[in-house]
Amino acid sequence: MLTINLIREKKDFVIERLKLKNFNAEIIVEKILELDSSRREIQSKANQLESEMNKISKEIGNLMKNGMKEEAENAKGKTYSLKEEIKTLLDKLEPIENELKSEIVKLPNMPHESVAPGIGADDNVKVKEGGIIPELKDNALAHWDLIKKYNIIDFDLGTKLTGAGFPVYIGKGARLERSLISFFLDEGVKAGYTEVMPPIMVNEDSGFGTGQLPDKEGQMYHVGLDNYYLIPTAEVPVTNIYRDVILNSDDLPLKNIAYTPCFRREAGSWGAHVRGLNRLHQFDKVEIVQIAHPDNSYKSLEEMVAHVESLIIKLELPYRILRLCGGDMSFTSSLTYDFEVWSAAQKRWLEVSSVSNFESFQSNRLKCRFKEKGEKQTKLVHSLNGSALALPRIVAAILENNQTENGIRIPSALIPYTGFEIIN
RNA sequence: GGAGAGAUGGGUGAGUGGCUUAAACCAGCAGUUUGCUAAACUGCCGUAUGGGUAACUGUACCGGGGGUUCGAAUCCCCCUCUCUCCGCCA
Repeated sequence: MLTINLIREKKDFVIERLKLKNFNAEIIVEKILELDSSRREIQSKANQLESEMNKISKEIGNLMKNGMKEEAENAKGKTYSLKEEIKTLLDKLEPIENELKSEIVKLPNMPHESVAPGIGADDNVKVKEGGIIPELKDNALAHWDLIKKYNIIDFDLGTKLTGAGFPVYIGKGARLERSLISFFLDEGVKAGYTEVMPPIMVNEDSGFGTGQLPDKEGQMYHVGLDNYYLIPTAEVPVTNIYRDVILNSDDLPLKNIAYTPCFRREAGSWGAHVRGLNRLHQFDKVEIVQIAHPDNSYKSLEEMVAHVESLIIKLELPYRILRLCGGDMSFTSSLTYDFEVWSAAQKRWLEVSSVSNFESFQSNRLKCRFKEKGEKQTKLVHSLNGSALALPRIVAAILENNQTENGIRIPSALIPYTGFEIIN
């Protein structure tokens, strides 16, 4: 959510920046400014009347105390019309405030100045490419065949237990999954992140705090009886730790890492390109979150990108890093780097991480602020997050890229965790 | 799930309709004085929002939402959460 002050003070700048996201903000911005000025006008009037009302009430109290009943009754008489006027104004104010809020949340975040123009994925800027793309034999199998061959992940069994997109990991498959989670968490802790293990269901306030609610309600599983939502990413509970909080500038940046299962309904996004592990309703992910000082948030972003890159290098996967163009960026992001790994048997890049700086867009919604040492004024923090990493596509790439005649080779960094060197 | 008791600022905690501009203490910040792992004293010490270049000032907020009243932290209704006891339970 952009701040109303910014829209008020730099209207043209906001409209100009949002064009980069192919978003025409002009009409909404005009409406916001109109609502904002009538809101302020009404509030100003109402506050004046309330002030008068408070004065009279206090007088009545004093008159009653001195036994001046008649004068008190007279004063009471004056309040009735005032009260009526105040009520009329406040009744007008409420819908204006609600509409103002619902208009502001329609505006996406402004892209950072380094963001390139573009419409979609084809316009993303390749920042870096690394690793070695393996040469597989002609009879190489895709991961959905490999998991059957070695009996390590069972989709049909998951369908029996729950439904499509809820796989069951078995034997070395389960161990590989657990190993990756531990590896990612350990690496994050080494890099200075504090591990947290949050609830995987959240309430409505948290859903609103990170922007899943009210708009993306259909993307989350809802536990109706208690009105909780299964989290689509650890970003939701972890970032909401800092909802309604005022931090000290000395404490920044705060760095958290969390493993959680993630639940996504993925309504309407199924198709041939999402076979196997490419898209699931439940999957495992380790997420990193930083709460940063506005002056340093892009330093934090670079640091997070370097961290994610180091994980992929340790897993010996061929990868590329993309800086998303305006048209491919999410609604909430100011700057996003996507990480993709090469899936040799599918012969395509798979997105395994998305690292973003949201600047103050999330923190404005969350009301996460900080104070500079010795200063009274509160300012919004910058929030950032990224996957480090999402497991299913990493598993898919390891299985496909590392297949040999003797079985699937485990990257050496993982062997201390798996306890085996090959899946056969 | 049943019964009872609660929810007040960063913390402890007073406040049962107007004397509250939310006391007092602790913590924190600034200063003065003494002089040295510190104490005493004085002042400051919430958030949001409106007006104002600013100093300053209006309004709202005592778990959340409604209501009664000229006036609500205080009375009434609904909700949430916490504690105690009982029940159930990994």
